[in-house]
Amino acid sequence: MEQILNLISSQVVKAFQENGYDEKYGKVTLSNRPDLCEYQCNGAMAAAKEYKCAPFMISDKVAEYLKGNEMFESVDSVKPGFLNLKLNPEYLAEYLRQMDADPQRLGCNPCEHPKTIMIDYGGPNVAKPLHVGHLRSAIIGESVKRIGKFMGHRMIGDVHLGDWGLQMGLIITELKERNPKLVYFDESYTGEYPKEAPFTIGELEEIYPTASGKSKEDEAYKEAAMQATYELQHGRKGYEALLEHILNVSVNDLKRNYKDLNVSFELWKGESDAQPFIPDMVQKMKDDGFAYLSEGALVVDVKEDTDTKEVPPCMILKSDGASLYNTTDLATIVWRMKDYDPDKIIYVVDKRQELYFTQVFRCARKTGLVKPQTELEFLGFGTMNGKDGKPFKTREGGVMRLEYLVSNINEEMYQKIADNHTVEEAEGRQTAKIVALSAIKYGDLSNQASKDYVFDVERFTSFEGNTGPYILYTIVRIKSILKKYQAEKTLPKGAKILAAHSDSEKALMLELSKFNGMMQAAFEETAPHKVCAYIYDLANAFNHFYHQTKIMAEQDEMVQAGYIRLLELTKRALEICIDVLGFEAPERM
RNA sequence: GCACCCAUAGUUUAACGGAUAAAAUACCAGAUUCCGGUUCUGGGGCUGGGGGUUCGAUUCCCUCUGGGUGCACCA
Repeated sequence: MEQILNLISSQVVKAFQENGYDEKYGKVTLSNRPDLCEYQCNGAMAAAKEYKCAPFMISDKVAEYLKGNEMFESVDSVKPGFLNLKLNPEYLAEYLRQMDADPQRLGCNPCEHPKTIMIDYGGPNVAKPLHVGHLRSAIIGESVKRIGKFMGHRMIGDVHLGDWGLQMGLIITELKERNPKLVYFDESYTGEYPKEAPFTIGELEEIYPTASGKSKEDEAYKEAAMQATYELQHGRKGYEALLEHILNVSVNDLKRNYKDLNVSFELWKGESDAQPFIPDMVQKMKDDGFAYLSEGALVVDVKEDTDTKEVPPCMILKSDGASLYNTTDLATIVWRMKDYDPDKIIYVVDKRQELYFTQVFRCARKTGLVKPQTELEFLGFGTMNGKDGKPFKTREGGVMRLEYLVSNINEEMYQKIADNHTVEEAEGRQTAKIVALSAIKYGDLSNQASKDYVFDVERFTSFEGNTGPYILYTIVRIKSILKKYQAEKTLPKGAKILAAHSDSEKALMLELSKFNGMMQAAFEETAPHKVCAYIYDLANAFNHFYHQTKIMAEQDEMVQAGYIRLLELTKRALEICIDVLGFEAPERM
């Protein structure tokens, strides 16, 4: 379905043209003065200069032309030269009926040319628990992915594990220290390695920090870890088997954690998967004359004439010849292009890495790792701060494990629900979990991703105000009304959404009609916060309508049925939106 | 030192270059309380300061102040 804004615009554009004005002045926008009108066009003021006449002369003529157009209830030309428009309620109702006929998409057309878009988010390290720093990437990335999917694109989420480098050597070294008799350390061993990992996730999470601590104090220990890293990277069988165990154990745990967040990835690739592509890539960069030695390191210049800031060269290899983060990220682009040839890759990463990614992107483009038309997008997010405005920490000042954060909020939400009314413990827990997730995600996503934001548990978990729970509450309330209606009667034949009977009903309908435009904007601007803003307005419009309308007491059967259809449509819109945001509504709460 | 980002009610956040800058929350005053958050009304803002572009600026440009961040062998 065409966006309602475009339908309106096309009429106004036509009116401008028919009166001899350029079509560019006919652009219609949403009114920012809802007390005066629903849609507006400010083109007359801009056109005044070109046509050398007072703006209202133009708006008057256009308004006169549009009088009688069945799309509008009223068309007013106001003071300096505003064109104020109100939609015909019947026209609006017909638009909603078309949305209603398409319950999966509500008239939001899938894009005509689907793209393959890879999205790199998550970025956890193996053998280390997720902490709050991983939260934003997971939440934002998942939502961006779902929005893209809804718009019809092929979205491929890649977790991009941190599974390469010294950390692996450290773990291996510590394991050897504790249990040198394991077959993995016997270089003469040629048999099959055990399927069972010689450690649990709990042990792994303890081994890594221990080893990391030791290496900082003990030079010999560090040497050993580096040696182990080297051997691992050069194909020592026992170590490779260990790496596989570490990965398996870790990934299983990560999957469980992400599942609790309603986050999933199509690909569980890691930095290690990129390593095989490094030698050829580096060689080619050298052969093509892009890479050269600078201060001993191999680099590619990426500065451009238009730069206002200094962009240092992109380092490909360290002066000791070893690879680094850049190398891995570039090689990752290599396999992504080879395996998926994406039209676009989006990186959902802490915004502090912006300069770094600028270098990587430019380097990839310059050296031909990607096609000229392949888009590389950096979606940098801000820091999640505590109420004091400083980065979120535990009371002791350490990094908080994500699991703890989530279970704390689950608990808080459970208390809130249990206080409100009596529920079975099991059901209450389940509901609390669902609602708590909405609190966390909505609290995050309602902010612009690039900005820092304050994680305020009190506010986010409130059932009032601009929060996830409030949205869920509204959905649950609609469900409850629908159930009540269905318990009493069935929808009569020919039931359909009717022209609005009241201002609040029309306001709700107008809000619903914005659905497809909103979703498209959210996708194009990779802006989940627009979805949040929309459902908040929609929920408010519904609650306002609900409060002013006695639905169950309505005498006219068809009017009542129209209300029910409107409620169903509202419910669908809200449900689709929270789904793309990455959470869901319970049956009751 | 060089550069980038941010600055909006007490607080947390919105606003394709457009009218009287919008919500939430907190607070104060009043009314209402019949289907699951009671609801409604009213009160409070020189968009950090100063310039400029424009018919018109929170938005674009310059500058100052204040905060954050980044500046090759960490990821």
